[in-house]
Amino acid sequence: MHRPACCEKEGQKKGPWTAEEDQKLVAYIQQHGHGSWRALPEKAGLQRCGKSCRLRWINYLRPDIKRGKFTLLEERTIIQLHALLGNRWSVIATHLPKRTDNEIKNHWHTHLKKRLIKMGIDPMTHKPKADAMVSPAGGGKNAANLSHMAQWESARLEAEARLVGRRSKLVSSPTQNPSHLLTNKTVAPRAARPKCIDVLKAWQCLVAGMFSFASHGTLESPTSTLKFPYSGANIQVPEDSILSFNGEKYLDRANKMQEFEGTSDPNFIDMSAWFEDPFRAGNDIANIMEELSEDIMGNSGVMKMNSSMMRVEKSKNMESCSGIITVENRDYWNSLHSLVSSSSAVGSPVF
DNA sequence: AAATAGTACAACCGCCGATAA
DNA sequence: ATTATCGGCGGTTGTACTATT
Repeated sequence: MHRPACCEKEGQKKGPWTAEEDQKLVAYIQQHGHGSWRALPEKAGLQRCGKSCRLRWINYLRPDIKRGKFTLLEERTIIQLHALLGNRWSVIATHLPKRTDNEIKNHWHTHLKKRLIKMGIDPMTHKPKADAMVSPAGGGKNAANLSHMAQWESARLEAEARLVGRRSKLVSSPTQNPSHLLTNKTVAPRAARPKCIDVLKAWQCLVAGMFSFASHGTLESPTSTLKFPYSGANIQVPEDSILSFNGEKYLDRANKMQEFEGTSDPNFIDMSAWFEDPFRAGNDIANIMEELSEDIMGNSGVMKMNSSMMRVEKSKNMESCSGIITVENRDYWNSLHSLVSSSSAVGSPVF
């Protein structure tokens, strides 16, 4: 069905915004919140469509926007996230505070993409151009592991972004709190921390931890322990390890499960039933992560990891789930990092 | 100094998913 | 269950600005 564009109405202005229009828009939102974007232009006395107003506010007028040059760290983050998420700019933006998706997208197209191309890296696959021609089978196990990790991390980031979005929706309703967007001094009432953010933080922490083990080369000790920042639970991380996620597609679970089938430890329960639940069968990884996180952290579960897999210890009141996540020997971030470092060492100083 | 090419980024457009009617 | 509407997203364009020839 054809729906006319919202700006097709007669008399509506297009093109660059004037200072006067900006002022009208800001003044209106400061006083009333944006409410319905569709209805805003008329109420605010603007000859613009709602969509245009929204865009102007989101990408330019909002007070909590950082403008100006991207830092080295921001650029690296964008490249890394793009490698995992592709052109999901809004998801990427949730990991770069105060930057808009539009700004990130523009920066990618005008700077970062070109730099990667100069470095001989395919900006879409994030692989060296020569390698990009090789099939995954030809790339061997490392490529497969890399892909596992990318999917895992991508799912995690997506789940986290979803939560951030959900949380901001809760607090951004103009009827509830119209002023939250307007000044950094006015702080919106803090929404209750979603449980699964905790476990996602933990994962983030875990990945970061592995990254630092590798870069410091301190691999002598068989395990290292990372603290969960909020729950107080510990994760034991085996040396030179990396996570990949559960599910037939991502690991050979059948084999791994045998290692535990012999144990009669009542503190651990088999995860397979959890995943085989038909309700979850059609879920993507991000959804499963969210659910799993809720279940685990909601019950103060403790995660433990041995050399090949991670288990979620059943706590007193935890009835329905535990976790099982395999560990592989490749770090996606490291690969990406060394990829970028090595090519910048050979070529022109890119970063 | 003028013309041209390249860059930066604001803004628009069309599509899609969620949701209300 | 269907349709209409809205908000949000990603792709793309238009234009102002800057560098180069």
